[in-house]
Amino acid sequence: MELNEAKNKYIQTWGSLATSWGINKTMAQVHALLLVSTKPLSAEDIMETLKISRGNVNMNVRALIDWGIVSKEFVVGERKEFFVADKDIWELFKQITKERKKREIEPVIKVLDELQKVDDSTEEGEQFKKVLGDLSFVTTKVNSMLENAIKADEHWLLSNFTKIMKK
Amino acid sequence: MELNEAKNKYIQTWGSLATSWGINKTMAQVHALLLVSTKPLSAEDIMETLKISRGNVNMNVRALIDWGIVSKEFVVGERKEFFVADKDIWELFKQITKERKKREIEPVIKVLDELQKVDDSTEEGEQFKKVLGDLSFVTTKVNSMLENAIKADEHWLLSNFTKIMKK
DNA sequence: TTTAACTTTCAATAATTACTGAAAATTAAA
DNA sequence: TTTAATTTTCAGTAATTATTGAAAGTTAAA
Repeated sequence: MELNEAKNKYIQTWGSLATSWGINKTMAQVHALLLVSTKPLSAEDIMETLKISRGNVNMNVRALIDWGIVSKEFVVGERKEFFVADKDIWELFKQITKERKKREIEPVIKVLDELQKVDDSTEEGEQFKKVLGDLSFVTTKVNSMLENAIKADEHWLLSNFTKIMKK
Repeated sequence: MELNEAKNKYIQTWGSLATSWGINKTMAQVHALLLVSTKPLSAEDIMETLKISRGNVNMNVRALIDWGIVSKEFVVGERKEFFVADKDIWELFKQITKERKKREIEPVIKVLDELQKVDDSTEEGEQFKKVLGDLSFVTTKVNSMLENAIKADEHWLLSNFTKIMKK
C-alpha cells in the first residue's frame, strides 16, 4: 500500500472511531491529520487535504485547542496561523479522558446523587433509590479508574516501546 | 421532589449521557426505565411511559437484548412478551465495556496494525508509522485496562455498598 | 384449519447534527 | 490612518440519524 492511501485510510478509521464514541468526525480527522504531519499546517492546508470549508476547519480547530490537544504555532515570515498536534499519544489519551470525565461523567454523578434524596418509601421508591445508588456508585468507580489511569505515568512505557520498534 | 418527577429526570439524564457517548438516546431510556421497574414491562408499557412508537420500542428492546443487558420474561396468563433488565449494575458496566471493546476498539487496532506495514522510508513515512505505532500501543493499552476492569470481580464491593446504604 | 393477538420490518418522514460560504470582525502590514 | 490579509461567525442548507406507523409476518388460541 502506498503512503497517501494509508494516510487516507488512517484518517477515515480514526474519524469513524470518534463517531462511534460521540465525537465529531471532522474534529477527529483534523486531529488525525495534524498528528501525522511533519510540519505545522494552516487552515488552507487542512481545507485542501480534507476537502472541507474554511468555517468547518475554523470551528473544529478551535474545539481541538479547547480540548487542549492542538495548539497554534507561528511560522516565521508567515502572517497566517499554523496548527500542530501534540505528538505524545499517552498525553493525548490522558487529556481526552480528563475532558470527558469533566464534561460528561461528573455532571451525571451529581444529578444521580441529587435524585437519590427523593422521599418515597414505597417498594417502587426504594427500588428506584437502590438503582440510583448503584448507578452512582459504578459511575464514580469508573470515574476513579479513569482518574488512576491518567495519573499513572506511562510515558516511559510508550517511549520505550517506540525505541524498540525503531530497531 | 416527587417520585415520578425524579424518575423522569433520571431517564432524561441517562439518555443524554448515552447520547454524548454515541449510544442511541431511546435505547438508553428504555433500559433506564426497565432498570427501575419493580416488574417486567411489555411493549405497551414502554410505549406509554416514554411516548414512543411500537416500532421504536421493538427495535431498541432487540438492541438491548443483543447487547446482553435486557431479557424477555414470560408472565403467566399473558400472551405478549415482557422485558426485564438485569439489576446488577456492575455486571451492566462489564457487559457494555465488553461489547464496545469488541465492536469499536478491537477493529480499529486491527486496521492500525495493518496500516503500519506501509513501505515508505521518507521522513513523512517514518513519522506516519511512528504515530500509528503509538496510537496502536495506547489503544491496546486502553483495551487491556478495560479487560482488567471487567475481569476484576467487584461484586462484593457493590453489594457491600448497597447494604451499608440500607442501614 | 381459521382467526386474532402480537411482533417485526422498513419506506417515508421527522429530528438532529454537521457543514458551507459569504459577510462581519479582527489583525497587522503599508 | 488606510488597506489587505486573515479569522470568525452564523443563517441557510445538507447529511445523517432516529422515529413513525402501517403492512407483512408470526404465533398460538379457538
